[in-house]
Amino acid sequence: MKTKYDPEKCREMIQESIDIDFFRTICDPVRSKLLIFLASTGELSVGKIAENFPLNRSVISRHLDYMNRFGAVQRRKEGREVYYKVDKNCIINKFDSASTNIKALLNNL
Amino acid sequence: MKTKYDPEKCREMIQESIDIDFFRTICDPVRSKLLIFLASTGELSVGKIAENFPLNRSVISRHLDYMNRFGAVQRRKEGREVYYKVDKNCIINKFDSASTNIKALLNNL
DNA sequence: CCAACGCGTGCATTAGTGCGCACATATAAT
DNA sequence: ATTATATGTGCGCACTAATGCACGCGTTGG
Repeated sequence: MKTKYDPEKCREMIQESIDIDFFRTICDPVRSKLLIFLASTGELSVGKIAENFPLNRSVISRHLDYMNRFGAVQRRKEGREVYYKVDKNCIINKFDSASTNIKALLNNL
Repeated sequence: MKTKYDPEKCREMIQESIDIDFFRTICDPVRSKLLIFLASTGELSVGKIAENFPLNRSVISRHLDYMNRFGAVQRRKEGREVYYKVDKNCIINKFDSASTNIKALLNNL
């Protein structure tokens, strides 16, 4: 069947449909829990968040920074504390657009 | 803020909302390309699929098996060959339900 | 001005994952 | 029956990612 296949082209097609980096971030076991927790508590400082997880504070800090880079949470610095909160709209939008785009992609091939 | 936090409860809440294992499977760089490729070609044998990727056939076989376990592709054995095809409905449904569930989850906390 | 606190980062260790090779199994062809 | 083809699997290697500790930086409080 000698298909002309271009790996890069496929990669682009996917990237246009779904934000893979975002979903990879969200679907991590620790980060997903972190996200649900934060969503239920509202804005909270790094230290307070870390108190609720059996992980070193630095690890939590890294995960939060990671999620912030991909838009899942928002960061706000106040004095010597750093507050994070879930960006609900961002998350909902990512899922929404991914859902519609993947549908279009799969049906137009 | 002494939040009563149960990691297991969070995990359940997420699992009910989105099929994390499915999304983790899909969002892998190789597997996502594999998926788009398969979607564009239609049903194909493992060997034919592997011809189009710069990876060992056994690696492709593993990725396909992995995606099959989580419902992204369907497997059909015919003689000594094994054919795979994308399960479009499954994928679309996963994204759809994830989208609606995450919306409900984030707004009801 | 100095001590205490909150946070992020470099570093080493550990755990997890992807990869290819070699081999095993199953089916087909001769 | 023997050989060839198609696929799956065990295993070791390499690479990536996660984790915790120690430390540095900035801010607050005394």
